[in-house]
Amino acid sequence: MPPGKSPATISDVARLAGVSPGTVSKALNGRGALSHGTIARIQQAAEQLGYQPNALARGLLAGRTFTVGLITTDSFGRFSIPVMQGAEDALGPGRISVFLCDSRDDQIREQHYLRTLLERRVDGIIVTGRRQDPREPIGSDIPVPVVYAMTSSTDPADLSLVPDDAEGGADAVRHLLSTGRTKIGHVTGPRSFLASRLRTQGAEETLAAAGLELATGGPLYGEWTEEWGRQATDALLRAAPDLDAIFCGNDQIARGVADAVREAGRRVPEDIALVGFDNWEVIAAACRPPLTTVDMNLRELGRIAGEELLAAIDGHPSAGIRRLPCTLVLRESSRPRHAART
Amino acid sequence: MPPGKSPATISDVARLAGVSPGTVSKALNGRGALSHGTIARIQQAAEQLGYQPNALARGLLAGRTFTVGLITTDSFGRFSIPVMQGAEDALGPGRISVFLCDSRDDQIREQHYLRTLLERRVDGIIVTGRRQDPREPIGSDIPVPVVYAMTSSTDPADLSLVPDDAEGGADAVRHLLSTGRTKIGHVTGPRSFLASRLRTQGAEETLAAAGLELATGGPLYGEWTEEWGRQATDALLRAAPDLDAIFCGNDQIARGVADAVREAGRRVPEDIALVGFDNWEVIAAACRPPLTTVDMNLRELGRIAGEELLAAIDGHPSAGIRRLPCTLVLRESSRPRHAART
DNA sequence: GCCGTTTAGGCAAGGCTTTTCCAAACCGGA
DNA sequence: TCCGGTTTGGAAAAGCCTTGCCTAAACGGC
Repeated sequence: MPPGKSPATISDVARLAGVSPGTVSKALNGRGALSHGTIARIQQAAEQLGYQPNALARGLLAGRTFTVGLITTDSFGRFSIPVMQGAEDALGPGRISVFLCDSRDDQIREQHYLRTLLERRVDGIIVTGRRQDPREPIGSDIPVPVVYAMTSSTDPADLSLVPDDAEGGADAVRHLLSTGRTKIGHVTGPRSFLASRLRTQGAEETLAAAGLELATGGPLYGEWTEEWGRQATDALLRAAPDLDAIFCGNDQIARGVADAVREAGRRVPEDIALVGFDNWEVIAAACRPPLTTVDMNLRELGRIAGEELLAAIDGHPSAGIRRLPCTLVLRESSRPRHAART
Repeated sequence: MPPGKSPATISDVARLAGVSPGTVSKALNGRGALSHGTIARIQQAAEQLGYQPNALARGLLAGRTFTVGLITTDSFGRFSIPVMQGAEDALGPGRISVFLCDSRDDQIREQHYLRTLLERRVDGIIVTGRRQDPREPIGSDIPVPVVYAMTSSTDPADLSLVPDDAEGGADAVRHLLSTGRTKIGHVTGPRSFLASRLRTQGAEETLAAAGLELATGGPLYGEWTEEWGRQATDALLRAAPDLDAIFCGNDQIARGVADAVREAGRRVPEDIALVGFDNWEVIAAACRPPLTTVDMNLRELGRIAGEELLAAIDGHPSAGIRRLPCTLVLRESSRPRHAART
């Protein structure tokens, strides 16, 4: 079909096959009772014309569009992309397409997209972001289900899915303890992030349960950057020369720490073990040595968001904040002392 | 409007305002001649019911949906995201929404998405990818315009937009020459990538024009990784001890090179200047020192793709492969010798 | 050969909006 | 009072698909 010509309609197919439009619909959708020959004739006609049913007309009639909207404040960054892919994993098999909107953290854009999505009669909406700190709901009285993923709504009647950062922090520290480390420092991002505070909390509680505390008595809050990781390392090594492990709030910090530790003449992991957070492949794998880190399983989180949205669309909504488990990914940077190199 | 209730229709508004549906349509769209009072009454009724016109019905009638599809093979990675944002920049003001499809480099998925998009009667399609090597067109006889961005179609009748990698490579080398470097090495990714070959070609031609050639007589092809950058540096320093600059095929390689150069006891940029490619912020800015690199202006590329698509939708299609200029981003790693530190 | 039953396929409504064409009402002027 | 010209709003069709209902034909059995 050359551009310019409008696509074939069901009537075109009907005419070519010598039947009525209704019959074509039945043949192509397997409804009603039609003779074998007629079905074949119709299928062939449809094929010949390259007929594809108009989803607009279909949606108009069915009252649903098999489309969901995904609004992200993260500009499709490192966090929202896996969430999106997970959502697609859940929705794709049900033949549901995802409409993507990048609000770029702008209220106006967000409201504009919300309106656009509702005008297009999406069956549901997923809202995702870069941080899990609670945010205002995108709107009130929205006529379709909404699920928040990797961000959370201040309205407890909404369903929000977030990683269990506290448990992730606890996992990291438990792992370090299990490799025999006890003098553990903690360098992380801004205190203003709920995620930093939760990770720190999980780490401190785990240490406390073992009768220990953070090497410097508390976390070093700073930026999510390598630069901060390097700076913090200098401070940490000065304050606690007998340090034997550092738990970092994200992988970038950890990488900075790794470089600074090495350049200070200490070995990772022999002298100081390192654990990061995020499992950002490009950072964690390129780190020297490769970084043990906590994976937030964002794709799985997105998948569950998709499934929950489907359930809500089918009339089984959930509510509240659900914290999904993180997974520790073991690499070289926290290898137990004296363990054989693989 | 509580979930479950279906959204208000134009008839609901008409009933509430005591007029006919057609009149409501005119009032809300500013068509026809209506009395001031009627318009106000209708607007108030629409407001009260939270009425939003059904885009499906609208599209059905208009033959246009004000929607375009974007198919990416890149899983929304580093390359396709800026392209997407640029496309949105161009399309958003025209009230056009973008349907996003991630084919994950899988033929089956791609065809599935293509069908879905055409069923939904998008007005046009943008195809984007991770590398510019030519690929088969996504389909033949597609009834809507298609633009390829950051990838190219083997069909010369299609419009493909790609960065001008050769010119980017030339820019990098010209810059190094302008800072007085003459013994320039080149470490890059796999030879199988058209992008590597073009960047190399641009670099070599520029050197040749100055009566020079690459330090080792040719490029070192390898992987797009830091690890390869480090390895290649060792080889390069051994083969050409008097090296005074290295042009790298991407930022990851450059970062590996930077680390290896420093650890070999040479200074960047004093002894050896470095230029990367891609301007991948998280790598280039975290590099020590921060990396001078070639930016492919992908967002601009996406914007132009959006504009070209609009033009094609309006009946003014273009064709052929268009190479868009890259921009050199100056940072510390190629500071001229003896220049004052800023 | 006739009647009841099954089968195959047509008809038309419904879903929502826009737009064209018309009709009614109203005004002023003759 | 009647007529032409405006103004204002209504009626209906179009755009495409699905589905319930209905009819006509075919078929089987007696």
